[in-house]
Amino acid sequence: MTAYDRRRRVTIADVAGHAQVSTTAVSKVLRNAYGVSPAMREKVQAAIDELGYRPHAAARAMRGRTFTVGVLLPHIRNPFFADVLDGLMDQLAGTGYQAIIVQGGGADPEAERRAVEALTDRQVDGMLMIAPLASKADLEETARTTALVVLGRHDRSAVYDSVFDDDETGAELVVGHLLALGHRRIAHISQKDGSRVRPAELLHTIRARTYRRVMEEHGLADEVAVATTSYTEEGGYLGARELLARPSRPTALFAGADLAAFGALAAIHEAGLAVPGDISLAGYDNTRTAALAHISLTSVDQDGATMGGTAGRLLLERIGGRTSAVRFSVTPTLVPRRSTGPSPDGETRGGAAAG
Amino acid sequence: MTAYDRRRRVTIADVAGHAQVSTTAVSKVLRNAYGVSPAMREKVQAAIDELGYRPHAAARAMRGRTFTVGVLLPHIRNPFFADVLDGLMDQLAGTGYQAIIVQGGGADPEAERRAVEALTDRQVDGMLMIAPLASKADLEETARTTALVVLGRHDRSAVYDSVFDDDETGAELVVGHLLALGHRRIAHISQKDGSRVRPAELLHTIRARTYRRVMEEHGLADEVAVATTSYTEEGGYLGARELLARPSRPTALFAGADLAAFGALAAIHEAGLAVPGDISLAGYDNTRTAALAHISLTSVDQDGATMGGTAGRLLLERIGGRTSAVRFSVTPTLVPRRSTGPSPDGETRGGAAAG
DNA sequence: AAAAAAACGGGTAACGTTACCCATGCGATC
DNA sequence: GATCGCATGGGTAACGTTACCCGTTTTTTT
Repeated sequence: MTAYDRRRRVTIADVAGHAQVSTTAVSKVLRNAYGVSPAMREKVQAAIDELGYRPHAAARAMRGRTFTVGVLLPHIRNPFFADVLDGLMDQLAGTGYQAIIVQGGGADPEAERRAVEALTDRQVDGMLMIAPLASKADLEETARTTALVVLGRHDRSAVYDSVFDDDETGAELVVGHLLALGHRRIAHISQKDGSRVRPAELLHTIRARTYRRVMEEHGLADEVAVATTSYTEEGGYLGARELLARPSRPTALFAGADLAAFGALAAIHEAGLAVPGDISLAGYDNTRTAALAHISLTSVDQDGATMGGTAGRLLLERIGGRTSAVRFSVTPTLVPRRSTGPSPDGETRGGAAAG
Repeated sequence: MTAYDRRRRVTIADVAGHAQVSTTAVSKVLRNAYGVSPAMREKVQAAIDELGYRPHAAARAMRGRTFTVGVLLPHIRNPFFADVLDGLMDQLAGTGYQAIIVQGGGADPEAERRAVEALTDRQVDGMLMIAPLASKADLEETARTTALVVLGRHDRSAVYDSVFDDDETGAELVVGHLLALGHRRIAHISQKDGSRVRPAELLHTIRARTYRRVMEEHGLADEVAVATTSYTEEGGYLGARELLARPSRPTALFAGADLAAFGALAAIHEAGLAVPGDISLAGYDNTRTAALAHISLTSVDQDGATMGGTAGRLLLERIGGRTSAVRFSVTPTLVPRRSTGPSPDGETRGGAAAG
């Protein structure tokens, strides 16, 4: 059917023929297996180099290892994931493992399931799932057949590792910062996920829950306002529009992710409001864009590179045979910038603002 | 060695047993092959559903198709690639093809080669390579064994398809816009790639070459100033620092990519200069960040989603058997925003500015 | 009514690799 | 000097799927 020439590939048999040895011997050399003399190793290696042989990953998958780790990403647009991936790649460099990435379709659990299946079907040796929406039971099912590390969830599982930042602390830092600036009407932009099961370990759930708790602890239960859209630019834009249209307009917005904060920025600007004069804005992830002087967005840093690197290390350990479960948590820090400032309400409590 | 249970997988033989037919029959149903009755199809499909069978991609790879397309991305950080990928995913949805992404290590051709090999080793049915650095000969070698579409290069090859925007027009639009605003000392930030061969079809080469040409056409050969760093935030920052430090400071900066423009923005701010008062800044790609009110970066839109979608369509066609080569080009448009304004030099020609 | 053609179902040999075995030869041990 | 053990190399059966056959039945054509 295809016009492509798949036969040209050099196989282990070609190498064996060229080196005048058995295919078994070549396989042993490739795997550093026991029972090959230095002379044999050298001879085979020479043939491999000469013929430019590369192992056929699919054929390997039929028997043993693929030397591949799969990464599930909700969407590549979020730059925080780029930090994570940088950390992972660094960790994988020189190990012989290759990372392949699949995109899980944002907030759609069905698309995510398909993406995970694709990874399973390709027999990856291990998986790193970033902020997955699947239920814990689903994850454990996956972990039964594949080494699994989950990043961005606080799960406590016996069969897979978790890497996350302390989202509770992160959210406390933001809300506390805004409260200290005199804000009372603080609103939050969160993410809606299509999962029917709503795992309390999802990071956006924790950020929203913590926001609510801190507000209540400060007697501001009545001021709680959450727009549940998504951690994207569009989501932030829509969420901010919704919140700004409220009769009692918030003086501060805590977006659960920088990306959403950027969208909110557009909505705020469109409404003719000034940041932080009329409204303070804070995000989460401390992306590079947040650091730009013209944006100068207050955010929470969670060191994605370290998280990604750790996840990679844990994954390799797990592929190597570790069966005990590890939970690794990083403590986030607040990075205050110019997008947050004193509340325009000053000490004045309550009072409805313009619509 | 591994503690993971790979045997649990449902195979075609299980389905055949359950449906009381041969494995051949099941395979035929799966492939929609000729010679299966409606009754047979129904019976087999029922068994497939009941057992939750999924084809084993690696086993398929040994014989025929993997229903996988590989995407080579220089780096996932660049949001323009997210647009491209969105277009590709839309095109692939419902076709049964899965996209797997590998990251090619930015400007390092060696890392890129490894990433492409990883895709080849995994027997993808087709590849989309985004802005690859490899030589045309290398690409054609790859195209010999795999359906190939290259995005972001102007290559004229007989064995693979090219999708690109007219970078010459794009660069002309930017430089023309800046010239019309009275700028004379216009500098450019380009990308250095590690390739020894320097294919004239690389997009950053074209943008830089066109910048130079237009400058010369306007008698500004002496004002040509190019910093060759990279299309990243760091690259833009370093490039802008270098250019701003010149004895005759430019009044306008044309960054070859938005990402680099953001870095340049930081450098400009650090130097205590105002945009566009002291210096105008333009990018390329029209990313969402560029559209943010606080950034408002003049840029060039090249509709990444359309490019990605087209690339996907061409790839599917090619996998389907097309052997003729297609070149698809989109015409970019200028999106003027507030980051560009009249030259502070006014009509005054020449004259060195402060250091 | 006979012959030809089409439709349908199944057997089987690959695809490239690895893991388990076994065979050989050699030095060390008693 | 016979036996043992170990180092070394190779034979071979999978792994799950598909493509090429071939045999049988059913339909169409003459």
